[in-house]
Amino acid sequence: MRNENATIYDIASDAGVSIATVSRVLRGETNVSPATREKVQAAIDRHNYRPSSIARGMISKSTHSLGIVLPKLLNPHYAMIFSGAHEEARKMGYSMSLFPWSSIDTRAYDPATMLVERRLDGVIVCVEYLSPDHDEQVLLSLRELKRFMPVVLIGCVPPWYDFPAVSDNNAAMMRQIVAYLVSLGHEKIAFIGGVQEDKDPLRRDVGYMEGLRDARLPYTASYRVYGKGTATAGEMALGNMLDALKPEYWPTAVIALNDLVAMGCQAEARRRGLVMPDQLSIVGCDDLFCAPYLCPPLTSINTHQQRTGARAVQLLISGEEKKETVEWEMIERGSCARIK
Amino acid sequence: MRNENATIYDIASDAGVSIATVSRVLRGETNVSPATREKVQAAIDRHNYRPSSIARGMISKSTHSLGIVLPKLLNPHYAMIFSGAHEEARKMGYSMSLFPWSSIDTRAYDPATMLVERRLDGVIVCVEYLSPDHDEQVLLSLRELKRFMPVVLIGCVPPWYDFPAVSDNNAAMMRQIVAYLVSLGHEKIAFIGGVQEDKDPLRRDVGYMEGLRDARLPYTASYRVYGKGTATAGEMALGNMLDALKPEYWPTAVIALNDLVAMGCQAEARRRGLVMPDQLSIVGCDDLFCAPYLCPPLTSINTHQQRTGARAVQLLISGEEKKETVEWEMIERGSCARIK
DNA sequence: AGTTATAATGAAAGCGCTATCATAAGTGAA
DNA sequence: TTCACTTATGATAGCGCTTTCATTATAACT
Repeated sequence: MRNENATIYDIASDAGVSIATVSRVLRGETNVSPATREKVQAAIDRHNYRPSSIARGMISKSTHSLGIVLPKLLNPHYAMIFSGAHEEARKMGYSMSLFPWSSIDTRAYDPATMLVERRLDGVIVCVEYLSPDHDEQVLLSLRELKRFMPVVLIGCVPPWYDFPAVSDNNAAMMRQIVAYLVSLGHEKIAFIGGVQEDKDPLRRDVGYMEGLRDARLPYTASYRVYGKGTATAGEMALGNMLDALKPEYWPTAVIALNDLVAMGCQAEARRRGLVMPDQLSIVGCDDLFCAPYLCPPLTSINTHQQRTGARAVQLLISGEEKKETVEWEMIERGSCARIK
Repeated sequence: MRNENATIYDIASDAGVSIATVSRVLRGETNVSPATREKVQAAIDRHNYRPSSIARGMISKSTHSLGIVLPKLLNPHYAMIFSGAHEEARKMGYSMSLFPWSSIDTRAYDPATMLVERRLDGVIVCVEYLSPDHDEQVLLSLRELKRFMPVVLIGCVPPWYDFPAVSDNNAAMMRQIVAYLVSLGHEKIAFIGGVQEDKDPLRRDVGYMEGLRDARLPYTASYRVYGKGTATAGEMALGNMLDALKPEYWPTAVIALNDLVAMGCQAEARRRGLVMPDQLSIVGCDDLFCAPYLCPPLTSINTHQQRTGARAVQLLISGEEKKETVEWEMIERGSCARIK
């Protein structure tokens, strides 16, 4: 029933030529007589023959397949990156396999073993900061991985990571958002970030601080809180912030680390009966597909994540060892109101 | 700089043994003397050696990698399936690559070539009905693909598809929703489906019709409309339906094909100033992560898509040739109101 | 006709492993 | 001491391709 895959020998003997000739036809070499070519092609068609990329890979030392490592496919942010990367890879003739984050950061079984054993031609790693320990571990694993195959990073990559990378210009994005909110008359602007990290100057909270400075607004410690970057974390973070402040000090605008956090903030604000956007403006980041369907529709930053993924694949394949940032675009939707 | 991958010969000569012995150590065979084993292991560690799964695959005829074909990773529905499938595959020691839908339904370049050339151990295909022509084409391609490797389908698989498959029990789900809405007093219940298809008795619109019959409600043709299954399509579908009806005939409840469509319906209803859920109840399906954050929070059906993906992998690996349906669960969230 | 360049093909090595078979060394019973 | 039997190891043949090199057959020159 199943087609026991034909081999080049089957084709050769069927066509009455040597395997070398079949190979020439397969690879489109020109020095084959038309008559022979035709015979061989006929045999190929008859058997539905497809050369094994496995066997080819043994010789060429290239599997024409890439890997992508990311924390969580269910987060649409990563799905978008994957989607863009995958499409670009396909265009370049590569396939792409997904690997769980644990293939990098676990010492339980030698990290990266899965990736290395499969002899991928390269791997894209979406990094995520979780803790100083974790960060150190990840950097070690990445360095080790890099000894085996090209690695390109995506995400918030600190300057001291010696890897080619494609990142968002986080600081600039945040500064733009702060400026935008200031232009609407906001002065009490809060920031709900992800895991706190203090050394990396490229992170979003740094941009938030810079934005405040640009606008000569005072920095209020209780306006800057951290969470895990999820919707639930956003709810809790905003809840705790408001609980800790007298209502007259409540921020009039919240900048959320990403749209998930923003969604959580909306939920929490609604629970407290705050009218949005009048009593609370919220800005997200990532521009998830659901942003236009939230209440109010969420103003967000389109970070062109598919383009990010695609660009990472280009760097990976070309071997360029550089760090790049991608353009972004603020999408106004109405979750921010002018302060009267 | 880069580690030119060590081979089994490097290890053998470094450890002063034959490659056969190294291979025995690698595969954990017992008939190796402890002293030798130790020597070999030391050499392996010294070189950071990882056996090539490519070379292994040449012999074992198994790549230990699976494929998944789906229309659109950006649709969280498919991301959830992929996520579940991927995790299960990893547990079983397989890697998983994503392939675009075009690898199945294009005749431009021989379909499935990418899949076959890579000698995958099996592939999961998420099918989507688009048109009769497309459907026929897909079935042909799938049959051809099956000659080369095990195939398991996910999605709305018609009875005449002779493939192992994991599907939702669409009809039963829809009947449950209709019954639920009826129990809230609704009588004018609309259904916004995906692409219309008339032969397959397992589709959601059939369940909707059955649900009406269960409740002895009349079927109103203008309450059943079709679209493309996206949020935008949902907006348009509901808009057209309401435009075509006098307000006194407007449905009091809408069953959406999925949460995306439901999101679109909410947007359209809001645009028309309909108060939800009082003037319009909406039920979705798929229970996307954003469902709880919509306004009102969307009542939906959790179709356990990760479990679906995982189960498909199990069927693929075990080779069981059966069709299965997965359990589901209605999640009430408040987008449906009782009719006074 | 004789020599040389050119085109078309085949034979065979090798990619990095596994698996089979052969060989060598060690053990205990007759 | 010899024989059968186990245990540890090596030599080697593939797996399905690509690639190099050698070998023809054919055309193009003196």
